Amino acid sequence: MQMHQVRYFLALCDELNFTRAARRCGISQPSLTQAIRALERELGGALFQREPSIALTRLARAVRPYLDKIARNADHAREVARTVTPRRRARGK
Amino acid sequence: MQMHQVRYFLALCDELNFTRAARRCGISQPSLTQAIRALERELGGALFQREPSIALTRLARAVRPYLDKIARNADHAREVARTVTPRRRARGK
DNA sequence: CGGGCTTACGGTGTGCGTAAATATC
DNA sequence: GATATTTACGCACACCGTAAGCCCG
Repeated sequence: MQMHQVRYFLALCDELNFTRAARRCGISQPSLTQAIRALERELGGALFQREPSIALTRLARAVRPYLDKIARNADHAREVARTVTPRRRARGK
Repeated sequence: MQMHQVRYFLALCDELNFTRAARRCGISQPSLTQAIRALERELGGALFQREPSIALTRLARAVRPYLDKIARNADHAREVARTVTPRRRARGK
């Protein structure tokens, strides 16, 4: 599982639209397709039902909270790093 | 921030030894060094004090819990996926 | 017949390993 | 002097973009 795959997955969950999700992620639709495909392959099942219209599968709904926490914790880590980093005299808060 | 960087960081936190951590991660010491360097670069500060002996910096201690949660949530997602995956008739538990 | 997702193909960046250099005990 | 970490170099893989194909509305 890759970090960017998590981001792309969450964006797609939110948009339910490959074009928009790709734009939001700053990549092309084909790249997003490939990333999602790779993630689906790794998790052993489809994450989105494209047939009638884009919808989350049971698998997607099951793993979404975990991937969401991954993204949030990554953000938190970055923020905390900015606070703690000894760039100049890191003045507490 | 990359997923494998998180894994390597946690392994190094746990081992406090590049050689052992690298073996645990299934990579060579130089690769681990580069990965950690990249992560330090991204977070804007050193994560380990190599000088006298390997030790976690304040920054490392600050971000460790978040990266730990990232790894755990990734594992959980994989496990949940194994349970939900429609391989055969996924019978609840 | 138009919009959107997928497949095919090629370029580029980086993660990894081996080998050599440096530092520490 | 030996062990451990870092730097140098080269390779392979995968992410990404453009172009073409396919399907649905």
